[in-house]
Amino acid sequence: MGGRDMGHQANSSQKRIALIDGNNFYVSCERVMQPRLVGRPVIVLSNNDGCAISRSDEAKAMGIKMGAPLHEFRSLIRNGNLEALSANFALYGDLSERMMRVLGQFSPRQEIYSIDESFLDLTGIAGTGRQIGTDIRQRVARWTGIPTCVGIGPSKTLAKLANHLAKKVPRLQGVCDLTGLPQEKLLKILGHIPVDEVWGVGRRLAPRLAGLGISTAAHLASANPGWIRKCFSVTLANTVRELQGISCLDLQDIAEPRQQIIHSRSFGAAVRQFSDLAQAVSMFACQAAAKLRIQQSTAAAIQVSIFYRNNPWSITHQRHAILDLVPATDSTTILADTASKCLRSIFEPGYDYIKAGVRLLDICPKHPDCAQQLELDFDSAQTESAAQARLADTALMRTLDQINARFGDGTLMPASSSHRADAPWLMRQKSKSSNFTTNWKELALVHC
DNA sequence: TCTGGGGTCCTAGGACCC
DNA sequence: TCTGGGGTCCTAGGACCC
Repeated sequence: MGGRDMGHQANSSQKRIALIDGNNFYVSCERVMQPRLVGRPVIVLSNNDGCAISRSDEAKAMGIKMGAPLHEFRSLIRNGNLEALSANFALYGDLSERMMRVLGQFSPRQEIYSIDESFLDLTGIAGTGRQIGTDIRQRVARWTGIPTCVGIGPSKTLAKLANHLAKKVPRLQGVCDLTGLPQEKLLKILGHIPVDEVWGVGRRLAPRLAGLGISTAAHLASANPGWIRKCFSVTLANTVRELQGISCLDLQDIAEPRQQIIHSRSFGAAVRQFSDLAQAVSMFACQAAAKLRIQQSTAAAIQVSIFYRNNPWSITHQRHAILDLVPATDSTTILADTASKCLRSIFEPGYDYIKAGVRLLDICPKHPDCAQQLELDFDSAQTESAAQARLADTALMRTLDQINARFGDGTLMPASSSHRADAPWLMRQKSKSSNFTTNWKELALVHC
């Protein structure tokens, strides 16, 4: 009986969760630094300038779809009717951090969900949802220049839906609060939302649900969670409860370290030479290692994948290899070396390689007392020198990270990943904006 | 011709154990 | 020839998210 708990929840002990996200986030970041883009149709392209991954409202109005490939709108760009920018993730990451810091001022409990989204627990915080939401939007806009929408609900899933409405319904002025509504009123609102707009219902589930007569968020909210559990999964059963106002998904306000770290890229052009592939893989290993050190972890295994085609028209195939790292490590040099060993074991000449990736696995925190597997080694002198080598390596990596943080990624790297500026595997980025906020050389100058 | 990259969680099935 | 039941761990694959 889905309705059993619903009346019970609709009281003042209800949670109040907000979801705030940046509107067209990447485009908005570009506009903060380049005001001439405001009011114009603008898109931001994926790596390699492949397809659209962020669109301004004006670009959406022109019918440009999310993920649409560049060649579909080349002529629009040529004629000056559309501005297309290469992705500048250093800029987006930096503006994201600023936005998240501002949001954190509104609640002691914050979950940073993605680069442009944050949940806040507003339970027990003074003010109506509308008042707080309006304050949030104004402060973020004033302090970072990023436009946002705010959705509020008794569960994360309803906060997500509220955020969706805040964007879609102009009358709401960017803030939608679904807490404290009578059941009939809430169901009436959910009745206008297609089921695939619900968080957790994707392309595959939506048609299956529709086949069972569940085509709106209201239908799903009225379903029996036990039955959904049987026919689908616990995840979707939780979604049903969340839609009923029963909070099942906790706010994860303490960031868990990543369980795996991936760095992979499609190449700007196909490569055939082992040396090119080796440079790319070494470089990707360095970048993955840097991410690993940021979260102060070590990896106990590394996987290298390479993607190739038999001929330009064939489908993509892949090969991969995994090697264990004993002891677990966060060292760029060891990770890059091991990645090269993986690559050597799977490389075969004669193919067009179009992409490669490095994945760090079996990640655990880098504590001196962390139960890491040590090498079996009965020669204590050797063990000691290995320990000293590790200490020296840690110091070296700290220096490397500091230099790269100050002078830009890639300033310092192992010789194995050094390459020419026109290496074929480097990604294509024809129209990237400057690193206005993260590189001294490209700092934005504001004329007052 | 041209279509990204980086994550998480769940489930089913096989290996293995007692 | 007979041939249980229950548990854990691991992995691959599916589905979802931004």
